[in-house]
Amino acid sequence: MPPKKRKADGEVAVAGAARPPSTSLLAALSEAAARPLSWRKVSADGLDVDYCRLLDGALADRTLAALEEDVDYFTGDLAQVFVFGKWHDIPRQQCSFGDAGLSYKFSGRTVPARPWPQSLLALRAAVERAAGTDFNFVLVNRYRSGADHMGEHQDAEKELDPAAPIASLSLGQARDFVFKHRDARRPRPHKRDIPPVKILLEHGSLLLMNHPTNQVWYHSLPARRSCPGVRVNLTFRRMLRA
DNA sequence: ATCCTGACAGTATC
DNA sequence: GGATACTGTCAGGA
Repeated sequence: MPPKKRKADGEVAVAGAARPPSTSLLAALSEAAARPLSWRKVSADGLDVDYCRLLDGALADRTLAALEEDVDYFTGDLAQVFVFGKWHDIPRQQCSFGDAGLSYKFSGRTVPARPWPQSLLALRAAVERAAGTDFNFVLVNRYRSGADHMGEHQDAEKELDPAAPIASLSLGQARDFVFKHRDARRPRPHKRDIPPVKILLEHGSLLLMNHPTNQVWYHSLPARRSCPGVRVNLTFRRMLRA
């Protein structure tokens, strides 16, 4: 389908009858998810992702404000990672929410899923509608500045449903997201020259990572000194029950 | 100045 | 049970 001009997003929302400022965030998110979305597909060998602007600027602002209010991030052990013989503070803030009984493994430890806060339930419903998939878990990453980042990795844990996409909602500072083919990062004899795929993840955007992307490509969020603002990212997943 | 790459251990998993 | 994966930081080069 033809891509929409970005400007239309905000103006369509304003064109109808004036909405009272008391419109709940839940209702506004529900309405946003019911609108037709303009998806941009990005494909490469083994890579299949879809990108769209799910929330217009004003709604993305409100959503980010609600999350900044509602979400507390891990501290202590859960905010550290053991890499190459040393403990480090992870270069970002992190926490997770999910249905009762779910947990996930990160850096060798099992992290419990907290119960969903209200604002996150509304957001989950909107993302589920846009993605056409039900999710039972979300990992929230908060990048405090352009120095915060995440290294190359795959989301291919055994407990993830391989058939379900992972839906990544971005709020706040736009940042580059980089996919790298697994064969492009092998040691030299067998290294293949496959160019990385970069996508700018904008305020209010939704990225779907479809099968088999996460089995074939690594992804990362590199540091960007010229992007100093706060970014909050939510990756909705479907976990298999143990 | 900024970004990208490779080297760096030890534990866990298959 | 030998091979592979996983994580972040730092130094060096483009």
